[in-house]
Amino acid sequence: MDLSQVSDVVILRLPMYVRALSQLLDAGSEVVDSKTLGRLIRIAPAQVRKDLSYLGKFGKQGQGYSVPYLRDELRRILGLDRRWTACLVGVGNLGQAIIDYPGFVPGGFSIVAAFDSDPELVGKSIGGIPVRPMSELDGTVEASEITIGIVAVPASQAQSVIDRLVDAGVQGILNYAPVAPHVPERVILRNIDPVLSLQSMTYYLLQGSRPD
Amino acid sequence: MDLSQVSDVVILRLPMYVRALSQLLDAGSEVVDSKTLGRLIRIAPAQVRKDLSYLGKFGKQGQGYSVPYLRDELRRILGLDRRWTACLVGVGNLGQAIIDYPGFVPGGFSIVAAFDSDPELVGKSIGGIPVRPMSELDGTVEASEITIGIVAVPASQAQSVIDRLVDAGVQGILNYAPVAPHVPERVILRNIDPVLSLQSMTYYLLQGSRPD
DNA sequence: CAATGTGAATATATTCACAGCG
DNA sequence: CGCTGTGAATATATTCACATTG
Repeated sequence: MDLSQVSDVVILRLPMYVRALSQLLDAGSEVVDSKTLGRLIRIAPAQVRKDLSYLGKFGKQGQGYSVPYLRDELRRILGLDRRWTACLVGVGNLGQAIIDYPGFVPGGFSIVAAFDSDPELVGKSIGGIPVRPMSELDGTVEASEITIGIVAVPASQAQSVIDRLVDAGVQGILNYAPVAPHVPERVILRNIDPVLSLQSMTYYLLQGSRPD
Repeated sequence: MDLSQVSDVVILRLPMYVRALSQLLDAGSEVVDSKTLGRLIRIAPAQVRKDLSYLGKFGKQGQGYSVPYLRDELRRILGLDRRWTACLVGVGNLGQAIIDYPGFVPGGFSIVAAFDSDPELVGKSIGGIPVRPMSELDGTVEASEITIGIVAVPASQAQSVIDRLVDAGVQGILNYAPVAPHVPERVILRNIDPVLSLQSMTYYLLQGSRPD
């Protein structure tokens, strides 16, 4: 099975399958069919089967998919059977909420270092993680083998912080700043931008009241 | 120009254009061409022109687009020339960071009420907004004409909170909980899910080290 | 003559529909 | 039988390429 050709939209959906399968597992289900799995994440059954077919043959005709088996396979394919280490840059309100967010650890991610340029914050400890000065970024990324940089700084600083993380060697960036940053081809970028989400939502909210 | 047929992907991109145009305006640019605008948000020039062509004819051949004019038109189309009121449910770490996040207000959104089920939090004031008990949700949404509900509660409570917001009359939900909630057709849902973003990122991070 | 606006061409994505297997 | 796995059909999205126009 040639994974390198699987398209991006499919890969983006895989974590949703993993999450749904984990739920099913917790609920004690042994098998699941594409209809049920699809309903959990609001994806058509044919789409579920097609997505999975790009990765292998995981099901049994007439029965469905083994919940624990399919979950493990998808987790392995996504690399979620390892632990990934990340650092956080920007320990303001948002950054503190990110450190304290309980969802990353079960998801497979550990934030092992935090950096901020504010001397008031440096030296403090947030959620058990010491806040280091920006000057220690490069050394720490290398020493702790950090592969992911999480960026929670103001828009104006985001690009330079991202450049710095990339230079230090991270392979992925999770960017919370409201900018469209540039990264080299080899670096994977994900943006978290609730304002953009809301600003497209309003278009549809208007429909209800827009004079046609 | 029939806006009701414009596809979702196009609408999702419009706020990015608005943001880029606002930057250009701040920088003093009067006109912009599709190449420059596209470069700012990493979209191909032909895509920029095609997207805009679904909404009208905003440019001048040989010149480009008037920055202030195009920005205003897009803002109007998205409904960003009005102010939208939202309420927040769940005033934990994440909720507090959301209230304090300075990006919503310039984006066109005001959080005018906050709710939590924790009696310790109720009555306190976070970022100038009093935290109310859940029992006041329905009445406040109606009285303050709140159209958007922002959900920052644990996964286990998300669906019931969302049901409650929908029943109270909100038309849009911005969901930060790691679940795929069900909402009626008429309600617009946007999910903010950084863990899913990271979990698809790892697939690509693995590529560098995956034995082919 | 430089850049838009847009049909036509291409590429991606989703859905259908059914053969084939457990 | 009931479901998967999958080609074929359809629907969406992007890109090309150029006629058009200020």
